[in-house]
Amino acid sequence: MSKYEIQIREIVNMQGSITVLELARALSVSDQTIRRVVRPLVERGEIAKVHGALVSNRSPIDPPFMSRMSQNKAAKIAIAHSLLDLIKDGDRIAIDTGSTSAFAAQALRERRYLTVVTNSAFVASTLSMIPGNNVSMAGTQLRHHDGASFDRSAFEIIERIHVDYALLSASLVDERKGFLVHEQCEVDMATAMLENSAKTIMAVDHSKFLPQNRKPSLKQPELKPGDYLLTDKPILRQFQHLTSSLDVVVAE
Amino acid sequence: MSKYEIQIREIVNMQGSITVLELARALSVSDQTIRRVVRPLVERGEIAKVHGALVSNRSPIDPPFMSRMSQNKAAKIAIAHSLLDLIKDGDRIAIDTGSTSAFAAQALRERRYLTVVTNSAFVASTLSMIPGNNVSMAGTQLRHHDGASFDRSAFEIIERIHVDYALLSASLVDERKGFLVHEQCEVDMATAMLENSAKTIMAVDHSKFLPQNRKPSLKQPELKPGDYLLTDKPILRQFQHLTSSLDVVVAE
DNA sequence: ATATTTTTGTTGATTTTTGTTGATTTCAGG
DNA sequence: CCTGAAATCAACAAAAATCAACAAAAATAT
Repeated sequence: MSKYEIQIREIVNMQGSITVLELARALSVSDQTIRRVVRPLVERGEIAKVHGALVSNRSPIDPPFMSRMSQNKAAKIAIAHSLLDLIKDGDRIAIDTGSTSAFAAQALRERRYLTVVTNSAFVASTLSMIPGNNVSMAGTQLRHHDGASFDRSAFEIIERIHVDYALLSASLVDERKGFLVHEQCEVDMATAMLENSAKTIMAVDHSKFLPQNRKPSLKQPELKPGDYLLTDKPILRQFQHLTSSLDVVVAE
Repeated sequence: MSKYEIQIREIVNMQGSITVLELARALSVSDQTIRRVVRPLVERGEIAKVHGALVSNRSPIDPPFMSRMSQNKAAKIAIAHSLLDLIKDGDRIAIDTGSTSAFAAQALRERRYLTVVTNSAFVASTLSMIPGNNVSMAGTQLRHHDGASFDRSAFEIIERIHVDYALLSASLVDERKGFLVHEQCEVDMATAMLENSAKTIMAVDHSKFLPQNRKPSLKQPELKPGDYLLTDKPILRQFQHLTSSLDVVVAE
């Protein structure tokens, strides 16, 4: 690994795109060196390269979670639609962060008089403009990663508003450990939402049941019997013990 | 994939539609190059093309809000662009609600390391996903009208964060009374932002200088000498006494 | 201090992209 | 249906970016 690697990643992700020559001038090395250093990065898929420029794959143009939305887009849309069978006009719902929730918010635009509380600025923004809705944004400082907040005020607001449903998601479903996410703050938020809702809806598309490169390790709070699990393919045998007490909805 | 691809998608989606020639001038390349680069994009269905222009086909993910922004779109985009001459990487800025601010937020996506504080969920969501930015959403409960918050916590946060610029807008410019808006809470918010910023930028397109059906009556706080006024047509004689002490920037 | 490995810059051949030109198509109005 | 202006397309030459290979420089080990 080269000493320029970190800098290059930084610059490319920050600028969105930059030519090899500009980068060479910025680091005062030759263009050839940049090409060499960049090659493994491209092979590992950490940044993308086109003739004439390097482009960030988490470019600011479609924000990181939007691009992740393109993964399994169809599945997530299907799940979002099946959510409409559960959520009726006038319901109160807490919604967490993540691409699945972003699609859910899109789908929920056809519901009216919802009471929504969320720590995702995107979800808040999407649903706040529907006439009749009552939307609360939980939290102040937003992380750039996904435009979500996990500061103290976020938890205070979640804990203040009791809702009918908590819509949660997970990064991976592990056969033995259950629903996992990457960060502790996400677990804390999920716990807060779960405790302040009558029912919980866990939404995970089928890709979450498959092995992944970047393995999450933190366990989401236990679901209650009768809570919902929304997914897009039938649950495989080895996962069924996780879902036996749940109301499983398979969207197609 | 070409290096112009991202920019083209960006511009087309922001403007809604644009001619090949305009785009060519914007990127300072030939029209033929634009056509070549655009062809695969059209084939993949990422943008649509008609004889004479490229049009955006984004609907599901775009906030409905944007459609309402269509009044004087061109003017607002021009103003948003001229804002980029004022705001530099690393600046701190407070942004109010409204369609002009929404366009400003879109334009500011090409700035980095901004500190942003806003009471608009749309602005917060837009700018929070730019890597390097530090975005604070002021307020909790969002009004459905525009996804903005005016509750007590909103003011507390605005007053806590001092910034270089406050970006404000108005609904009407009256020859005698100055910059007017419809609601008291908007005046209060503008005042809070103005008082906690070094300079104020008032952005109003030329339509705000014309008579309107629904007349606003509440006066925005006084601007300080040296504050900026951004607009898209030269100030008419009868309004010049309002702007004499201001730094007027006319975008074209 | 010397040898060996790694990294870097330079050169020239190769590939890709871009601008230009002129022919062809599309569109709006008579 | 015809016509002129604008937009599009095709093809070729020029320009730019890339790659491969080797020599110089720097870092590391012996």
